[in-house]
Amino acid sequence: MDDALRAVADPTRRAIMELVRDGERSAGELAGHFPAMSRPAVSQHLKVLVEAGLVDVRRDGNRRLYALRPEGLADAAGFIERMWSVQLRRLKEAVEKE
Amino acid sequence: MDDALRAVADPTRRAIMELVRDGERSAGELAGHFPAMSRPAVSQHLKVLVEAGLVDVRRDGNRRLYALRPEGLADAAGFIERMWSVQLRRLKEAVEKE
DNA sequence: AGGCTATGTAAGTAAGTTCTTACACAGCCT
DNA sequence: AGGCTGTGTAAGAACTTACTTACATAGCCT
Repeated sequence: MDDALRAVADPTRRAIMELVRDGERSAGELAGHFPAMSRPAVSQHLKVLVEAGLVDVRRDGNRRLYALRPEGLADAAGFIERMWSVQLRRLKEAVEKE
Repeated sequence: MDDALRAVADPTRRAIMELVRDGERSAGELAGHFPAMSRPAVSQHLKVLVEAGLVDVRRDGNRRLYALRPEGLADAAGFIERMWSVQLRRLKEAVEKE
């Protein structure tokens, strides 16, 4: 989970995830969405995402296609849910107090 | 959201959140849970958490009491949910294909 | 084969993070 | 007032991150 949460902390990587969310995208296609950044920079972000288990890669001839791998967020989701549950508990207590 | 996700990327800060999740804890009490780390280090983490909107502080005489503020995770939860929804969509498509 | 396209990797740099120790300050108690 | 307790802040060191440019490699096409 550590890796996933660290990976997701970067806004560029989150943007990449939003892009591959809707289907496979090639590395170049993704880099094209970040004109302010060099192509290798995007490539490095992709590496981080793959190693964190948040995206899958597959080779297609010349290119590499990246796709979202949502299971990678399972532990992160668990943490957030665990924190979030406090909301529900507090709400419940407030209701019972009435 | 940026701040919250960045804050949550650190394992010490997540541990602090788990601790304050069950109710208010004083700074010193929290620091006591991290014998490997200096007290100021914990204090600095608390500052980050407060600024990210993930915990609340309140003064109680000498001490400062910290408590979880789960609303701070709202945007982060939204992001994860948005990614997670891909799972459901894929599952649905798989079922329909049968 | 030779060249073009798509993409990753290496090396180096600038900036950011996370600690540490030393210090400052507020509140309590006698 | 003066000292103790609890806690934040300052300054700096060590490490990590997110880039950049230059280079390497693999597949496609003629």
